[in-house]
Amino acid sequence: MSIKGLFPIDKWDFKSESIFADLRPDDFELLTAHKSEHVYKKNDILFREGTYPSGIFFINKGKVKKYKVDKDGKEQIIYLANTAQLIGYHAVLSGDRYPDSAAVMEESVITFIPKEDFLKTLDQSPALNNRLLKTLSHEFAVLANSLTMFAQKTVRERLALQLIVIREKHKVDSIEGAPVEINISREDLASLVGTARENVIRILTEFKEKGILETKGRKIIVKDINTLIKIANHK
Amino acid sequence: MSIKGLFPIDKWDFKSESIFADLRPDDFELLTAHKSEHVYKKNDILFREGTYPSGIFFINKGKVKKYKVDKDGKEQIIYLANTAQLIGYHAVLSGDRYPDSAAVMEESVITFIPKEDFLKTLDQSPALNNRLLKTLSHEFAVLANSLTMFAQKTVRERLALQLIVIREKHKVDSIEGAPVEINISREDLASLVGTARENVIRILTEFKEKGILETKGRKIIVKDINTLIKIANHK
DNA sequence: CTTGAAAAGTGACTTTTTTCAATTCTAAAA
DNA sequence: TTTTAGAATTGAAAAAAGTCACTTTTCAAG
Repeated sequence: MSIKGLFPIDKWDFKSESIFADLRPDDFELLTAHKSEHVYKKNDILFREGTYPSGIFFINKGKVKKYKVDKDGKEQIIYLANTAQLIGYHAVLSGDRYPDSAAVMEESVITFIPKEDFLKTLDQSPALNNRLLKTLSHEFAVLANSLTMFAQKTVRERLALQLIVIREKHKVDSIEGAPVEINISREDLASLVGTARENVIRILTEFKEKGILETKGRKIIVKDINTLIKIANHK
Repeated sequence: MSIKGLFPIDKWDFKSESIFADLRPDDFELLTAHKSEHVYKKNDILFREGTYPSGIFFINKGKVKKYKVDKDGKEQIIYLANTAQLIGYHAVLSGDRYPDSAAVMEESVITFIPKEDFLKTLDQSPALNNRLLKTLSHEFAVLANSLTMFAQKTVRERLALQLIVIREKHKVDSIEGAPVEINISREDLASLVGTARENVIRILTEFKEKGILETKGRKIIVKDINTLIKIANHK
């Protein structure tokens, strides 16, 4: 296997950030009783919008996009999830179908936990309940923020903002000290920003000319984060 | 008092839709121990983005908008809440500040419940926990949908969609059989759709010319909901 | 009734974004 | 190394949305 620096389920971070932070050992035992681990290739689909969930997914190592597809097949990315994040639990909790799809953006190792185990653990663990309520409320606030951004910011501002956010996320998986290389297709970037691919390219070119960033093949390296922040906040 | 058709807290709907549906009588007792009821005038503010929450609000009768304000003072409405809905609980759950503000859109009767009572009830009621997790997950899906709409639909399509949604919400408070009168300022409508007031007015004029709707003073009456649906889905 | 302030509406113009039709580049397979 | 399909890029033109300055309407207080 070509993947280095795994985040194995047996060593999940029990510190504050994790959604399973307050889980007692026996609850954790119950939760992971029937876990299974898989290596997914780029573009593999974890789940599809409109289907019923069978469980939740934990990203041991990799990148996953959550997205919706409209009638014309145009894709809108809602969220980028990275190493050590949990996805697909909203639908399990709501008891409804998946509201969006999830696909792997690069080779990734992902642990699957059947929904029965997740729900059973939830039943016996008030700590997990509290943590989930907190997480969901927080996620809601973040999404409300995104909504405002989409409604009020120009494409240029949104792109600047997304570059900042993605760069921050990429930091988790990149080598300390080295410049952070943003590795994302122009198509996905456009889908995240909510515009056409051509538009993204034009603005990236402008940023390049201004020395804000450099490209190395398809990769983007931010050179001047401060100007990027200014652009994102302008207006 | 000029308000008719109240939805008093003592008669909260215990049926499936309510967030307090599964609450046992003694939990309900604890929850409402220190409730207080107020009549708010149009434009009164319930809470402001960035402040810490002191409790939750139940709309006995009326209309409330949740919104965010950007650096230029431009307002973005996130959600319209109506009679029998609960608002302001996200911040209480996340333990953080309010992510948005809430203001009353017309004279409204609202019950306030201190956060201590809400959290205490939450502690002793697994039913309320489950219900909230379900509600939050669902709300998340709805918001994700809004986000996609903002990212992919034109202003015209978004306006058509919002008119349909607002009309549906107004049904709750209007007389059975009578045509539903949508009562919202062009400014608020623009803020909801995420565009300039002038744009909204132009599109409304177009819809009027095509016989899709009529206006009665400031009120909007939808005449041809099917065409509106077609416009909202076009593309 | 008046009437004045706030809200709604109009028109001309600018800027932003989309669309379409090429062309060039890149990375992985042969 | 060569090949080649998919991705990235560019240019030009059209469409959508935003802005500004101004007029008209509405509604409620006097």
